[in-house]
Amino acid sequence: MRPTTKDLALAAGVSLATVDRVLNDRAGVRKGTVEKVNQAIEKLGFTRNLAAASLARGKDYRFLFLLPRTGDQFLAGLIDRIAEANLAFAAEMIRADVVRIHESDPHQIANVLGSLDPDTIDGVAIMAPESPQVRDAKARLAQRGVETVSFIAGQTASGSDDFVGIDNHAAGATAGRLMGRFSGDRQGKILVIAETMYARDSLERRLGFDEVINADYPHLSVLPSLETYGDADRTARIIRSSFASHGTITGIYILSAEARLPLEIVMQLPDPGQPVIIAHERTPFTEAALLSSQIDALITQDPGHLVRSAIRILRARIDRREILASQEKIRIEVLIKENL
Amino acid sequence: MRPTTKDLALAAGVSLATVDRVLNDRAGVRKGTVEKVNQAIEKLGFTRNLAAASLARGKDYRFLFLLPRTGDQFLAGLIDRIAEANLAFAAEMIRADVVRIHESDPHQIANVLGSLDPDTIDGVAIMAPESPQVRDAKARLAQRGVETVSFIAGQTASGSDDFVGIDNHAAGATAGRLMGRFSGDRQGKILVIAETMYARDSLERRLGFDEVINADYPHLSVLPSLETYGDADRTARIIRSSFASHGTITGIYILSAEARLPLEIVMQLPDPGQPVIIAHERTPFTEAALLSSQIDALITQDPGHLVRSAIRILRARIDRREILASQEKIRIEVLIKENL
DNA sequence: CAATTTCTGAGGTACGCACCTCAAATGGGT
DNA sequence: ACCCATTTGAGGTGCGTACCTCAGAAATTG
Repeated sequence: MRPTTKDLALAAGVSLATVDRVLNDRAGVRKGTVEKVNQAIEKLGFTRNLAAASLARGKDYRFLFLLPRTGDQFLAGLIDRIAEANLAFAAEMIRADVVRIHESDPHQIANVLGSLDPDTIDGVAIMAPESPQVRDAKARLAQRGVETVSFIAGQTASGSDDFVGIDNHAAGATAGRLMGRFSGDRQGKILVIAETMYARDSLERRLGFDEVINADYPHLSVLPSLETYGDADRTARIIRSSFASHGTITGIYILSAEARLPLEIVMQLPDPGQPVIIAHERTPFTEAALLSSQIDALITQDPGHLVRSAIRILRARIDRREILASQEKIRIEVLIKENL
Repeated sequence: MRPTTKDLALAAGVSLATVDRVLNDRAGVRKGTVEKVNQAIEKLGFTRNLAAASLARGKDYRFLFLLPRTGDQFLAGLIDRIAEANLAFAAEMIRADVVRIHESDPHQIANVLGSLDPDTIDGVAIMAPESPQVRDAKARLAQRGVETVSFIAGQTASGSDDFVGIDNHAAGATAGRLMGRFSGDRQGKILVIAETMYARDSLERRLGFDEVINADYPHLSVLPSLETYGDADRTARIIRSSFASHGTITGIYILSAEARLPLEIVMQLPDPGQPVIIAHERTPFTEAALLSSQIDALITQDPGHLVRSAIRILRARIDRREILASQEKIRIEVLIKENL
């Protein structure tokens, strides 16, 4: 049987009240007494029964995911995972809702953050580019006792536990390495397609990609990034004109999370050659494209893991508990046809 | 506020006792009454408060991991992850211990399984090749109310939730695809090194590997598997003689979990050429080798995920709860220098 | 219709902990 | 030795559920 607080009290030769004071860091206990209790904890191997504790505390956790208003299949998948997480975490008194934001309007995002009620919301995961307004709004939230994490986009200092997502520089480098190795000795140009290069994640991916290509694959040259702005017509126009004006295009790297639009257009080109195509994120579309060998590799992060990790981190911070770092590290996954 | 059983009783117009019977599938409730309660559950959106439930039940979970007695860094990592999981799951009344077995002695394994006390052990994760003895022992355990899963090795039917690990055929195919693409147009032979081909996982990896190479890279030929039996001298001998007798070796695929021994020997060869080297599992050694470009790619599975997944599956089965399938699917990860 | 059998209800206790109050003990300083 | 502040003890309540008992109601049987 696991030792209980009662056993602790007995072993330490103090009362339940004192054990309770020590366990919950309450004031009014002499140092020596604290020590006695801690020794008893060591000796008995006491662990708080979290079930009982959270029952007694009667606490529940309400989290919010701020997600972009616009998006395609990757975003849809993310929302599904949040719904799934709601089921999985229901037993732990955790609920997560989604609020859609204009990701390119920092002012509106700050407004949403500012209007959050600390009595209703315990934590927020924010998927938006970093900006001074958002940073300030987060700081104010922190003061009011609402935890926040940057989610997928907008990471700050690397290594900080404030960011849930992959290292985008490394992700770009991974794409670059695969592009280089998959291209063999072919000489040619590489098209890079992004939704926008405004976001820091895009920049970092591009940077990582270029670094590897420039260093190790000098026979490949990377063209300036094409920006789609999520617009179908524009995307079609710029891709077609790129293919028309540049000679052989031997590789295409789509570095945004939503790859469907540019991929569809590339696939409809009359004579694309056989470019190596690398994209990001697993969606029904990219999955099918990989299976049918229309694209060569995907660099992905697991959306379910992202969502659960954000939730676990927020909760741990609220409880002032340590997280299991190895579990929260989001991996950069490489997907090819065979390991889908 | 979340609805409680009391609210349920009120809404359904029955007593707490009846609500309890319905919730826990106990007998003695008329069908119509069950229906009424279920409707109330729907209507109020009632979810069991797992904290209270497990408190009331006073249950704890004791699991056992049966791991091979011999092993190197991969095994050590696994054991570390189990220790880590003990911390992470302590709050949920879960404890996992490790017992070492002779993986090649089915009789001994069956004995260990047979001697388990259902009062002390709730579930077992077994890392051992499948064999009739073990299968029978598992069946007997099931009858005595002890849950079991196959762990990493010894999977049975694919898609069954009895196996925690990757699809080894797909893992081999993944290695094959990378080997093919990384080899470029080079013509040559590929060395396959295994600890033993006795285990089913090795066979399946080899099968998947060969399929891809034979289908898509006819200029590469895969040599018969070398078996090291985990012996240093033997390993050195067979690898050296392979290099001596076969012409150009352009690729090496190490398909066992413990890659250090064969890798060390390959790295000490006087004139190995520039073979593409692919191995399995992330360990301090393979990690360093990847970083220093001595090997080209790793096919891995996350040991922490494996351990936690096994634990979650065992617990879910004991509680007769559904698992979150997407969380328990073990991914075949591809690691290159850039996404380590 | 009476005699069973099967359901149902009311109520209680326990689980391990958090949090509270009030009284009593202790120790340090003088 | 005395006072006062600080520390400690004893005890209670509540959290939401599990599980138990016993009595009473309803349905089923002959």
